[in-house]
Amino acid sequence: MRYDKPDEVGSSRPLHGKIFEKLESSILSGKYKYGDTLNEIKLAEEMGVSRTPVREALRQLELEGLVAYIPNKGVVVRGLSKEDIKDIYEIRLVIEGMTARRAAENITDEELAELKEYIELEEFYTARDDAKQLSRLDTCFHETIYKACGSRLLAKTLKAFHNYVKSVRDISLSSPERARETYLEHKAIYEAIRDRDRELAEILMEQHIRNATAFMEKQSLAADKVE
Amino acid sequence: MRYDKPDEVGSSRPLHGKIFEKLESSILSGKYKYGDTLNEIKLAEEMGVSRTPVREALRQLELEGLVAYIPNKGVVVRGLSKEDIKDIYEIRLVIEGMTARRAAENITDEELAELKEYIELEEFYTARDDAKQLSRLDTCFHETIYKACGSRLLAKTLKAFHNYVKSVRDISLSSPERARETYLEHKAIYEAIRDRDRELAEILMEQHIRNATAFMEKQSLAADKVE
DNA sequence: TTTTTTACTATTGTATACAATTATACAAAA
DNA sequence: TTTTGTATAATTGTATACAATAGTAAAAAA
Repeated sequence: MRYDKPDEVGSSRPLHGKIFEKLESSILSGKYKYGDTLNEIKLAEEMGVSRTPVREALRQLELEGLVAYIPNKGVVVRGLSKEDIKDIYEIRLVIEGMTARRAAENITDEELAELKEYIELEEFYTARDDAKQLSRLDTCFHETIYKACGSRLLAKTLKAFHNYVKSVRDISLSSPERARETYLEHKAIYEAIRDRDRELAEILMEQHIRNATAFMEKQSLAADKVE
Repeated sequence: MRYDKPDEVGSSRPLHGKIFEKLESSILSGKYKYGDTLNEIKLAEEMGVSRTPVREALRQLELEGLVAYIPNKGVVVRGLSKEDIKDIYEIRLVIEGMTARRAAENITDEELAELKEYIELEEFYTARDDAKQLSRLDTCFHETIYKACGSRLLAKTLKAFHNYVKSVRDISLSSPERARETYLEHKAIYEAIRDRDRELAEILMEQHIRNATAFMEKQSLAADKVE
């Protein structure tokens, strides 16, 4: 299946890519917190590689703003604050609708078929309350629309943002209530895009982001109360 | 000293940063075009350094999407297409107004004083038709607003986009007509932010981007005719 | 005791050596 | 002539050695 990346055994893909993904997800998941210092040598030893690919990965994380190099001193984790997360939803609200509109214009039949499959699988896993699968499908669904919008930069930007909020998304989708809503919203967006209804696709996507934001903030407030 | 380049005494800033900026501007300015291949060894020799810092810079450019590594083969330039540039203006139109509105809420007195100085200098250099200074001030003006908006991610995203369109901006600002309009638009935006008028700041900024886009496309069409 | 100096350690910054892989050229066979 | 195989060269991928710098602690001077 397409969304199920086969991990390519024996792939000669450079190490730094894997290291980058690992470190990035460790930061985004909160394993490495704001202010933590990372040690190139330690990281290299832990992963059984040399400093070189670790540094390449760290330099990319530096460009992303997730870590900061302090010359001759060390690497410090910056990560994303709660304000950053809120900002991401605010930005997504404004540009993700645009992306859906453009996708409705430019999407190919293949991409449309992809979307359809994701929707069907979402229905299946929603019935099963399989939050992990739903998280993956959510990523697939949105990224397909990003691609279909025909703008490389929009796709790149939104893919990064979408990835940044993965943690809170996972929490949301672990709620059967929100998972079901998400499925219905995705389905409506898909149908609008399928019918080439640009206006509707845009409006529905904006509403989708708005709903996701509202649910996220509700949960965030609840979590704050627990603390 | 070990390295050929004595360069600015006291600047212990890592080399890869300078290399990154140099390569990035070479790509954005069109010196390196789409499809060109870059050779790590050649670049290192040209700059009088080893491959290591060159690779770190290239890995960051890779993350930015300006170059692509083909494993064991080479580095190929991707750069930005005309469509990319248009997309950037389309995205900026939607999020830069948001930034101005937020800046009107959050700006500090210091940042406000900065903006004021930029405006005054813009007036000065507009009268002198000094396009180079005006380009610099345009960057300062917008980046100060990005900072003042209080969102790290918004600032980072827009700073990158603003940098990406530097070439076409420079062309626009070399037109005395557009330079004068730009000054007036900037001034109005500054005053709205100074007066903490969020709505007006947002509207004026959106209009500013709209005008810049229109001028850019007019020039682009004219350039196409010449070809 | 307090301050200053010095030596040492730890960490990043850079260069270089070597490994792995790809592309190319050339020769040999069909 | 075309195809196939092999050797060679070129380039990236990774590891390691060494340089430079910042931080720390200890020692010396006040």
